[in-house]
Amino acid sequence: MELDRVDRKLLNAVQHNNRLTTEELGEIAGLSPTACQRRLKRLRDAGVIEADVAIVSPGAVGRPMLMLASITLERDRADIIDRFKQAVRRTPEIMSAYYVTGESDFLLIISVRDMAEYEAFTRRFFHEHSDVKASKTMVVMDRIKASLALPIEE
Amino acid sequence: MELDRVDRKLLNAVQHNNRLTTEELGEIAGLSPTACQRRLKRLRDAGVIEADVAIVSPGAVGRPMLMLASITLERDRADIIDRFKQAVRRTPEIMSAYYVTGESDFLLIISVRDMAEYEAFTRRFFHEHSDVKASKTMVVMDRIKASLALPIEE
DNA sequence: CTTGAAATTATAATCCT
DNA sequence: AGGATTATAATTTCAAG
Repeated sequence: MELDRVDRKLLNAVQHNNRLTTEELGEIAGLSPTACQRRLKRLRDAGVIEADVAIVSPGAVGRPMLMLASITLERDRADIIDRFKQAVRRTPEIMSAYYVTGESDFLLIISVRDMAEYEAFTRRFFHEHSDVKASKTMVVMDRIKASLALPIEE
Repeated sequence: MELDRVDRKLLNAVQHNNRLTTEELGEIAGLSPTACQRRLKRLRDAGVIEADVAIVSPGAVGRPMLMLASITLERDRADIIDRFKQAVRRTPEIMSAYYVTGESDFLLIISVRDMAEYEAFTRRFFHEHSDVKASKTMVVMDRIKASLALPIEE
């Protein structure tokens, strides 16, 4: 799908706040509210906007800690990797996960209540996945940035 | 703020889709649309819901590549660390950034068009920050999960 | 192919229980 | 507290540039 300058303006706006009124969006884009709405609908239908979500405060729901875990599997075998990916998808504590090049194979971003819960998590998760050769945990001391907003040039 | 079972149900719903109608939310929560609306407003005002955002497809806006960079600074000095954090916040290509314990000090998640852009980015960014002692790049081959949804037990 | 106006539908505010 | 009613705003539909 082709995106023009107005589309990019709208995307930049809604990826920071998707509850802007159509009137506010009209101001931003220099267009009528209706036209903005039509464009956003098109962007949603075309999958340019993949989802619209609320960001919940980790602290407010009792999960103030974030851990990063880099994982190396025993062997670079497609079936082992796929099985691990499936397990990751099914595990709610894992918020984000990337399959990467380099020393380790995966990087997981894991939400936990406290250290005890993390220990229990790793024990369970790594026990269930005997293909994990090595893992390295980093405790997140500060989330400097935790958005999924892309830099869209207008 | 105290959260009851209904609040947690609503949070679980909207953190995957915040465009559900109040009627749909009513179904989910077993409550009237009005009551759901009131609760969500309270959750937003109290900061339990930090933001409402649209997730944009990286490929659709010409940024299909994702890189992870782990960064080690020269010295563990507060002012150096803070300066680096500020720079991270100002850099739009950096989508997420964590200050972590362990071998390296930071993990950056960086959105780029292609390898050439990443090379240009690192050259510029690391040149401007002479405090960077070492960096290690991982190319993301697959984003298995890329949400910010927390596991909220109901 | 994009805009603006009218009709439908959803949301926000007020009041009542 | 939750639920129903009215007022306001957002979507969809449709006609026109």
